Amino acid sequence: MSDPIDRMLDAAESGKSIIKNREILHFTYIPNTILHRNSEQEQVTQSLLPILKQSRPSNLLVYGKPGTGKTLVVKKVLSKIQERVEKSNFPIKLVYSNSKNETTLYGLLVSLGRQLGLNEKELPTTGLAISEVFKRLLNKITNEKLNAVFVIDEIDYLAQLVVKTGKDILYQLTRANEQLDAGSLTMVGISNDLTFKEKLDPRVISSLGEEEIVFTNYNVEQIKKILEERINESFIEDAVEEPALNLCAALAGGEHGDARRAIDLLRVAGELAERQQSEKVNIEHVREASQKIEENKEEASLKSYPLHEKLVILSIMKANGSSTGEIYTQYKTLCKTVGKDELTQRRITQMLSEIELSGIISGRLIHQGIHGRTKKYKLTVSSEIIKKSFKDELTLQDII
DNA sequence: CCTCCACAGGAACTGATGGCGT
DNA sequence: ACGCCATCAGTTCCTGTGGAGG
Repeated sequence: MSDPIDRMLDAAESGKSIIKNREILHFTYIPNTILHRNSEQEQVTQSLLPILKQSRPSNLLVYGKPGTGKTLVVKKVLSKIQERVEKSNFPIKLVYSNSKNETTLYGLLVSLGRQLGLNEKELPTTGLAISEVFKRLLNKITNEKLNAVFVIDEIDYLAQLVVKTGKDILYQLTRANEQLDAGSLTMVGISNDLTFKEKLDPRVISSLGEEEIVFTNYNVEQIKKILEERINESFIEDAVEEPALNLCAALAGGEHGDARRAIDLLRVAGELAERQQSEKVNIEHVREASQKIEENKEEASLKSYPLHEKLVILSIMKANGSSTGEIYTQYKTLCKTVGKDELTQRRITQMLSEIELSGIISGRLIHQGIHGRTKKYKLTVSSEIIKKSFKDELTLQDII
């Protein structure tokens, strides 16, 4: 009966919210106790222990699927170590970097350098040879007698970059200690890919894999525990219905045991419930949240594509379930109507496989005998979402 | 049983960009 | 002012291939 706007304003004013602490509902929040990960915490601590004694600790390799708490554990252990060390006034420098955020080898090294305290002048973002950047990093460590710990997340990604450029930075990093007159350098590699080691240079494995820790996947039961604990701290009492909790755990845990997804799901469901003035988070909210997360992801990645990729996606949409050749001709006509130069077929094939990787389209190789070999692509998202995501693009407006 | 289609997808290269050291 | 270095989007050239149709 009351106006919905009024109701929302009232609620906001009264300040009542079923979520009392949002921060806890982000996966990056580090809880006091990391459930089910005690032995892993001990192992990590064990291998990094020598830092405290000012001797060089072992390099460390941490494996585990996404959402198994690898990064959380490593970060927690390191921050504890740092706490201790700060009191003793012994220079230790923690450096965390995610290879996926840095698209290039150069970028990664620069990001490491920045955290070591090198500024723009000492370490420019471009223009230098990689070996030069590397030298400056080592100099910094030597000059200030730092005990640096490089945490490199998604190191498998970095390994790919290294292969591509032919620079064996990983090897140099793991062996950097031999070149250092003062200070030390410890590497902690974190990888999602359990088979990643096989792709590495054996010399790197021998020095990086001095210690190895594998994080197993969570099962649904464990995820439920994790969620319960976070709910206790972040929601007001009894705000999350039991079935909703179960569904969260099941949706995220069923396949990969991904706690990160579970927590995201819970947060979004909570926000939805809150927005709807509901006093409890129920099963519907979770379903809705799951769908919303999915759609947001799709829309965001659609929007982020450059023009030609968008044209390709539209071509697929216009000729759904078609072969590369058909997509390409469609693409060419689209290019003509918007007045852009068309790219080569080779480039389009490449774009198609890149787009396929993101999951927006799916492709299937088909052998048609005398009619050759082709790959048929079709959309995995609805064309509405595509239209919606592309509608602000001026050049595309008339073809949609 | 062989042929030959219609592409897949690797490799090497180009040209532009941007910024370094000397 | 000059050469150098890394990176990116794109091009050129290439070799490879499962099976329908002869």
